[in-house]
Amino acid sequence: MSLPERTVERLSEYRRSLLQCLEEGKTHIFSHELAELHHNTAVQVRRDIMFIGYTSMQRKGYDVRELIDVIGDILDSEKGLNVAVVGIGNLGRAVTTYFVGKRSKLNIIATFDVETTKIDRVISGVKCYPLSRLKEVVASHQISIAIVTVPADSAAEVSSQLVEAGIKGVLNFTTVPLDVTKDVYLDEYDMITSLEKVAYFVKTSRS
Amino acid sequence: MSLPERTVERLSEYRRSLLQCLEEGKTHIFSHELAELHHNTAVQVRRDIMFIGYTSMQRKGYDVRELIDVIGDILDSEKGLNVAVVGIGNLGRAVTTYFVGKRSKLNIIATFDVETTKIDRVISGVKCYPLSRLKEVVASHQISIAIVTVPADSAAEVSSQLVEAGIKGVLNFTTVPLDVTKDVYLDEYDMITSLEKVAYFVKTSRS
DNA sequence: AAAATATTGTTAATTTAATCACAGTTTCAG
DNA sequence: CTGAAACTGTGATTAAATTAACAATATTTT
Ligand SMILES: NC(=O)c1ccc[n+]([C@@H]2O[C@H](COP(=O)([O-])OP(=O)(O)OC[C@H]3O[C@@H](n4cnc5c(N)ncnc54)[C@H](O)[C@@H]3O)[C@@H](O)[C@H]2O)c1
Ligand SMILES: NC(=O)c1ccc[n+]([C@@H]2O[C@H](COP(=O)([O-])OP(=O)(O)OC[C@H]3O[C@@H](n4cnc5c(N)ncnc54)[C@H](O)[C@@H]3O)[C@@H](O)[C@H]2O)c1
Repeated sequence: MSLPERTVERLSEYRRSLLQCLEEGKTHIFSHELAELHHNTAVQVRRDIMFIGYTSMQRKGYDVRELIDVIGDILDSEKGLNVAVVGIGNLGRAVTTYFVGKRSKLNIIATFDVETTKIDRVISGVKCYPLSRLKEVVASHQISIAIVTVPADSAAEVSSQLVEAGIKGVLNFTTVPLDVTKDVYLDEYDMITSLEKVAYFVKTSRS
Repeated sequence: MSLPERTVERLSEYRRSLLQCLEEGKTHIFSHELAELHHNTAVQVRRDIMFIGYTSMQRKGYDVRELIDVIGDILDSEKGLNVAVVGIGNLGRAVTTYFVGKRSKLNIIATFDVETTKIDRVISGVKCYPLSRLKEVVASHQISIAIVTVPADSAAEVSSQLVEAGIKGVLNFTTVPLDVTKDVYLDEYDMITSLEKVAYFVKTSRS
């Protein structure tokens, strides 16, 4: 019933490029053009689009606006989903600032921290609550997704509180793998790993 | 000659857990323990370790310290590699602060920006240079890796300047896919995509 | 010291993802 | 109107990654 993870990722990426095209006044795009933008192949693009059941006007390429809408039908929730950022340090602030106001079905509507100096502060219009109020605020604001940017040694504890509070999706930027119940979708991004990977391939290409 | 990307990633992640184990005084670890920490299987762990040609003392698990060293031999460059952060806005500052001082073979030794107010500022001991001096500084400091955190609309331009300057690895945090020559290793991380993916799977698990 | 147990290393099987190859359209040039 | 060119959509194929299965080995138990 649900699409392969990699396809979901690529669709999200395609959409961003398509929105860019729209701004530039481009109304149609060929599979090989999208492919080139995204470092993959025309077949891959067509296959991804096939997955979502969209078919283009033959020979003219894909209608940019239509494709954006179709991807939206797949990826977005009709009413949008509410998101919280947990841990308002350097990264948490950057993320919050960045996401707020992005046209999107994902609304950051609360942040959480434990440090008293941060509580009640407003970042880009979003208020910071004490972590102790997590469950209550998640429920009252119908928050379903959490972005975790707390220090590594608080991560496990925070993670279980999130599950407890009824969060359904977690994006973890901490460098420790979290543990959630399996009704919660977890995506982990580890920046150190990315950088070490780049370093590895730089190293091996040298020799 | 070089390992699969996913294996490299996992090795980097294993190492982090292993360092943690060491701190906790744990000297040996079983494949299934590592697997559990990293949401994968014991076979997967053993296979990854097989790739790097390490074999444990049978029946006792892997020697934590040895395994850390062996992973280091694979991932790290003997002398370390120098890294620059390009674009010292919210994200660039967070990343710089975070990485500096991490014991590691990856040293952030310069940052770059175009805004005059940021130039010559020092963040966590790292100086900010004007982008116009990129080529010169990259050469003089032997910088081989760049982390890109400039605004989306400058990304393409900056990317070609990086290639021109002789950078060999790029970690792109921008939401536009970059284009580099194929002697340059490129890793792109798109935070919006991650979040949209989480949202998609939250949505589909609902229905 | 034999049997039972726990764990690794690896071959083989399976699953998943990507690519090839090509028929089917539409457009265009002559 | 005909044939060549340019794309798409997809069945078939190949490649890559993961998982299953199990022999080999060390340890513990009896
Ligand atoms: N800064 C980066 O660029 C970067 C890069 C990679 C990974 N990370 C990871 O992101 C996390 C945060 O990094 P940072 O640089 O923003 O750190 P930071 O110290 O600046 O921020 C951490 C914030 O979390 C708050 N906090 C602590 N315990 C908490 C709890 N139990 N509940 C809620 N909030 C709590 C702190 O008060 C602080 O505001 C770390 O785990 C780090 O490993 C950061
Ligand atoms: N902040 C986040 O959490 C976040 C999340 C996802 C993606 N990103 C991406 O990261 C990038 C930066 O985000 P940010 O929030 O830090 O933005 P920002 O505006 O705070 O910072 C951008 C910095 O880049 C500098 N800059 C502009 N043009 C430059 C150039 N040509 N060369 C060098 N420096 C230049 C600016 O002076 C500024 O200091 C954006 O592309 C954004 O899409 C950020």
